[in-house]
Amino acid sequence: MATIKEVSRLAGVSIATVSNVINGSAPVADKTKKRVLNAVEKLNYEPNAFARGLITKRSGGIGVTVNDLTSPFFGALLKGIESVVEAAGMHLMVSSGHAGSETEKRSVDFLRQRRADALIVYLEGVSDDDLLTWMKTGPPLIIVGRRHIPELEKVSVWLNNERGGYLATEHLINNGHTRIAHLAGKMTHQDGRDRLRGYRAALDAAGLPFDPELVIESDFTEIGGQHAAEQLLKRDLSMTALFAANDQTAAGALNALRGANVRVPEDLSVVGYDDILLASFLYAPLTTVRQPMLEMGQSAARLALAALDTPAQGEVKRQFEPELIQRASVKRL
Amino acid sequence: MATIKEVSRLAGVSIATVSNVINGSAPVADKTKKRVLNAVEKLNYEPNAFARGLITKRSGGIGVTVNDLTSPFFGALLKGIESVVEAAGMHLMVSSGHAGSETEKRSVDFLRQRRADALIVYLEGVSDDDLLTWMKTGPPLIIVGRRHIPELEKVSVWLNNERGGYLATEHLINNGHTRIAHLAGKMTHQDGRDRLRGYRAALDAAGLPFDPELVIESDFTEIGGQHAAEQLLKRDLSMTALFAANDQTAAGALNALRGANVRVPEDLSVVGYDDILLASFLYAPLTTVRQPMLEMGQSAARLALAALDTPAQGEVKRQFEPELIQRASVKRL
DNA sequence: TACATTAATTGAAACGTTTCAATAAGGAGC
DNA sequence: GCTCCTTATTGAAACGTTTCAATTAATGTA
Repeated sequence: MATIKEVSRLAGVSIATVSNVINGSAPVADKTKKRVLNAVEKLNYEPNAFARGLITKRSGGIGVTVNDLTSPFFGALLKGIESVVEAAGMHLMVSSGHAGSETEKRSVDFLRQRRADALIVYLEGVSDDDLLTWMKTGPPLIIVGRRHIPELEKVSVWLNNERGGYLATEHLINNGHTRIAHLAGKMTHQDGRDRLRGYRAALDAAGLPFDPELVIESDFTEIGGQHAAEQLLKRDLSMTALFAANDQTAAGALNALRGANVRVPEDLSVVGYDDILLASFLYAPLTTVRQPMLEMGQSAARLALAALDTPAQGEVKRQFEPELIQRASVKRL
Repeated sequence: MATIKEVSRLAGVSIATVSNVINGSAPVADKTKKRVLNAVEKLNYEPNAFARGLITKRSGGIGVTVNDLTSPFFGALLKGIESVVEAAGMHLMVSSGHAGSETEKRSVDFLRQRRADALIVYLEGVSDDDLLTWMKTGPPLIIVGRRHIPELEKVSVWLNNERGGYLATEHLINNGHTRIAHLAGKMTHQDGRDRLRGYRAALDAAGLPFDPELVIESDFTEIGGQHAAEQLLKRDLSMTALFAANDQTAAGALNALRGANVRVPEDLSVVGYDDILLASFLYAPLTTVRQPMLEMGQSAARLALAALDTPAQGEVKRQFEPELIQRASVKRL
């Protein structure tokens, strides 16, 4: 592969001049510029990213950690990030498949070693203190999906999950339901806790009592949702509606309900959360709460680029609001 | 951040010795080694990836292109790749969201510029000739999802899609169906063509006639599947079964069938393809053909590492076989 | 003890850029 | 034609490693 030296020789100029035309770092006379560009073209020259990075201390890579590449949730997030990162001429360095504080830490270390210019992280196990110390040294850190403490607010992108839980529950209440069950997410997850909080807030606001019997902790998976729903049915609670912490949980619940001959929405109304691709193709088409993951990813990426003084067009938002998507799984009483 | 020079000073040895203990590139006396390691620890030293790359010409990154990060299909592939790449101490450089020969080419160029040590690509628009010229210069290329010409076979990982189409159709035939429709994938996609071929082969093998009226080209999406199924129903073909080119198409078809009051599987049996996560939670739980995407990703990654002489444990397979997953969407006639 | 052999250590070059102070080339004004 | 500015160009240092030939130290043999 051609080097800058060969280009400079072919163009009959110094190395410095070639560098200047390539980076626009100093004015170069038009005809010199043209000669250089020709040489670049002819030799198919590409600057060596290593040599460049050695000086500039930039890798051109944005590091991203996600929990699970196979989930459509993270897929959309990544897609959003990737679109703006690539438009800025940079690329993604991905580290995934981690849960638990130790592996999460390792994966962040890994990305830092690899000299990612900035980090966009979705982390569940890591403490706020760890985040704060990371902030102090090393590349800029953008945190998505959580916002525990004010110090980190400027570098966080998160969804108002409490509001989402509120919206879902409120929608059921508005449709005349008063006995509303909740298949909660993992309580170790901030998301799950927030959605539960929203559920309770909506009940409160409507003057409805909170019945702990109506809430079962689940784990955000289809199987988990199925089990939880089966358990709930055994309790025989005369509920008329069900709010599931995410669509996968709802899908599992629908399965359980079908098995028990409970019709949706005739016998029981169901609301999910996430609006994953298949939500509208479930039986019944699922009323759910949409999270703008793609937009959140874009915003996170813009925040990261801004921290690098790299121009990125587009709006930057930090707090995102969920939206209720009405389909056919809720019946008016 | 500490440099190798500072470490060498603190340990009282030469730079070369520090390098040797870190890379094990030359024998170092035990007590010297210990002194160096202590210094490394104390200074929190991490070798500079740029300086290192400048010499070794290795970035430690494996480039991956995929079409769509949000699809569970690619998610599983990526996950498989990532698991073995990270175990080898390397990382992923991802470029996504591309379709069409030009953007696909750009994304490969991009990854090459970024000095990925090897490339794992899923490409649809790019010609075999382009692949061959890429093979000639630049980093090793591993191709997943296609195998058009023998020259590329050693560096390809693909699924026997014709066999998958055969399995699906054969299963329906074995259950007594003779009028079997096919919602085909995009005919511009090799996958779609192969599955159609398998469908025809199974009909042939059973001595059943091929009726072009029973085949509609669709586009692998839910909406597309819905439209296609609606169209098919209008034709009134007295079919008793339907093979969809992927699960998303099947999901859309299920929707259309429900709308038309066609019960599954009582009135019509349906088989999908992919075994995506939600397949078992559709109504009815979908009988489908599973593709071992995770394993394929792992195999592709091992192939890539092998091309770099990096030891990677685990089996390497190039051709993968699909597997029929029976659920509840097929009825025996 | 002297010498040969092996093991450990090191100095310096090389990798391909960017950067910046220094030099050279053009123009303007007199 | 000379001086002074401004604009272009360039030489050389620096970035932090790895590598390899050369040197030094340690060990074994006669």
